[in-house]
Amino acid sequence: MTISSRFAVAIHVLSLLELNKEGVNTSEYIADSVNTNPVVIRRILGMLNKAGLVQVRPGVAGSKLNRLVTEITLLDIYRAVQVVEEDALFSVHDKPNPHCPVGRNIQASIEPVFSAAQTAMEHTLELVKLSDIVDNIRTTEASCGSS
Amino acid sequence: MTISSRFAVAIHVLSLLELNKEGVNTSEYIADSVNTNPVVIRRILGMLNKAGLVQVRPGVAGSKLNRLVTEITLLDIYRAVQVVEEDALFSVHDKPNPHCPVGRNIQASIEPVFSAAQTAMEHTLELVKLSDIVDNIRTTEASCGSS
DNA sequence: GCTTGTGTAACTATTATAGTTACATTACGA
DNA sequence: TCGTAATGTAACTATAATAGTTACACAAGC
Repeated sequence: MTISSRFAVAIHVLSLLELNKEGVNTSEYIADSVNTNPVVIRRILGMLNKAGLVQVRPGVAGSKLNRLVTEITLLDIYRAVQVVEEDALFSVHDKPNPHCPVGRNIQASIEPVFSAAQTAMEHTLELVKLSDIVDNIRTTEASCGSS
Repeated sequence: MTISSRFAVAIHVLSLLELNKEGVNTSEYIADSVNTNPVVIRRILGMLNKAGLVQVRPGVAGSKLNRLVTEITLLDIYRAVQVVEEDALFSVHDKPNPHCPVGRNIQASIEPVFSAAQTAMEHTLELVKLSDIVDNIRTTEASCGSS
């Protein structure tokens, strides 16, 4: 089981918006970079828009970042595209047998651990800013170009 | 998107094996506690068996833990039931456009972050032992019983 | 050898994702 | 103001994973 690629695509899209901020980034143009269908991009841009990370408007070509790249963390993006619900990375079987000591206590015993594991993962994402990704792409490109 | 409940069920099963170590834990008995089908339990027991966490044998009724409860971490269980492949909690869209600076660098830029986030989550699981879960169930039961 | 339980294949239903077509709606420029 | 171009979104498809279920082969032990 893997997490939706919406997250990776969203990071891709936002990086592109920053690196091509002079250009007009239509969903078709972005889709070409991601190598997918423009509608997929529009769906993700819609989610990023609702989260306040980008500016997009019906009828107006192109999207733009709505915050500084240094002010967007990967956790912001992760939450925006609803990759995982609150406390729902792990799923627990419901309706264990209440007549069994294990059955009636397992959920409460497991839940704090699952929650802590998910939080640890999300905290790692919170430490990375979109600017880190963008800078990495910029420097890789620069060193490739000079070789 | 949530992680397979196989993980939670596996923890349930192993806890039950410990708490009912005097009894004969057939797949049917366990299934009754989990409230599912015995075949689901056998599938999971098969995975735990391959990982060396339990003893089960064809034809012989019941399974037993193959290690001390203090010697089994939740990470061991998580790996045993193949909840998530190595470095594959997050998925990255393949085939981004190599003619685009973002497209040809995004995967390499994202991968270390995703890997770190997954590792942070798994590390949290590694810190919790099966005995912690079992003890929690035991004490909850005891305090419930006395009230 | 009969009974019981495990191992596993095969099938179903359910759910999520990703891709695609189609079309309504909006903005803007000629 | 009309036409073009882009976004928003519904609807449909294909694919994949999960969980549940039936069925049956195989192993062990009385």
